[in-house]
Amino acid sequence: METLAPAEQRQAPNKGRQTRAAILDAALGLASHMGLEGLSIGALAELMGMSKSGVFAHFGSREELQISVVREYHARFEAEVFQPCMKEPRGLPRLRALFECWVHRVSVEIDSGCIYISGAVEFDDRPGPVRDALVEMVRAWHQALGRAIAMAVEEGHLPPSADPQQMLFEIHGLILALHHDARFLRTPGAAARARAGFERILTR
Amino acid sequence: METLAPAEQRQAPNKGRQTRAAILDAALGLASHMGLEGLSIGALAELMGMSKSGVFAHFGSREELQISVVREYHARFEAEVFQPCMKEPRGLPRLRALFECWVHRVSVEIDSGCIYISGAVEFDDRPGPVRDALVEMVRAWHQALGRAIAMAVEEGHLPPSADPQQMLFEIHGLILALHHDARFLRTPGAAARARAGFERILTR
DNA sequence: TGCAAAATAGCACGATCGTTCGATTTTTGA
DNA sequence: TCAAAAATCGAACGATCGTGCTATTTTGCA
Repeated sequence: METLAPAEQRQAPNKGRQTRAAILDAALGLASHMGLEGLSIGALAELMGMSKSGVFAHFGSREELQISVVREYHARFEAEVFQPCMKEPRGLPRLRALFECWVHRVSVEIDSGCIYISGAVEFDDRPGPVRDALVEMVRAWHQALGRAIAMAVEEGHLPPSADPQQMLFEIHGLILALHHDARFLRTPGAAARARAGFERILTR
Repeated sequence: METLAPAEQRQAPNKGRQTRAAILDAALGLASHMGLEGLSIGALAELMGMSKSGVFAHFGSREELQISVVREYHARFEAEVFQPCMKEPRGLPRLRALFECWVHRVSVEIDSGCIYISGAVEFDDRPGPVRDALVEMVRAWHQALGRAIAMAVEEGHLPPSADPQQMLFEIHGLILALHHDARFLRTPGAAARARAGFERILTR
């Protein structure tokens, strides 16, 4: 008789979905430390306190698990980096916010390595569905950034002579250098260097 | 009675050294495709046409093999990228040559991925001797580049206001973005973007 | 409350991993 | 040429990997 219950309680065949989500959450943490290739079902099962086959059944194959991790990372990246910045006014403010969120994600949340970056290196000459999924997600993020840059030109915040694709390339380079210096070399002040580079790209 | 014979013939306990060198050569090729973590003694043995234990005996442990690969890569990088550029006159010409060699190495020789870059991602949160060796080699290369930039300032080819460390950070970013776009996304024209970025860094 | 269905466990498999050890072959120096 | 030394092999080890089965337990709905 009751109408639709709140989403937390209305859970038809729910147990499966929520364990799968929990596994995926653990898998994300594991993959960000060990890489997508280092992600093993055995380690994941032990981390979850369940059997290997129990974990396995939720994905059907290791490859499918890896792809699910990539998709989940994409969803979180979109929700935690991209979406919040869309509230900023289009043009330079939004572009600045996107860069700042990105810097924060790469250098401050030092525990969780960026799966886009590690995945790109792991799968750069390893064809297959995992690589395809990664490329698709990274391309989507790059396109979103490219649109933000183009908008800044349209709004007159950047000169019409600006080349959005070139700027995107250079900004991406700053993030990669930040990731390298902060996570690998552990150089202090890498975030400040990335920000300085960003400002220099804007004021050409 | 004969004096010192030529190096090719004067070979005291030589067989060991030259097989070790051959193994290392194969290991470099394998590691540049599979990563340092993907490097396995079994695959290496099959590639060499010898037994696992035969290969193993030359290094004593997998970790020592990985470290040897890192050192060998460093030696080649120094011989093929760094040394040739030292013939260029100090200052801007030498810096340009270094960048150009680096770009060529990363984007044209597409078969052999850069072990510095893939290693940095693989070992950024995996402490141990392999990571230490990698950090040492990368730091040495960065210092060499930093000196080349500083020289360009001293020679008056760059304004005294130039910040060599900041420039190094940004140039490194260009190389990383090039590696990403050329090897992972397979975007055409990535090398041209890196060169354009380099010129923009010089003429600030 | 009971029954079908979904979720999970348990076990085994073949493969590969790094490593050890003793036997065997090859290289080296006197 | 011969014996010592170095290099290589072959087999085996325990561990871990992904995956396929069959029970068993848990869940969801009538």
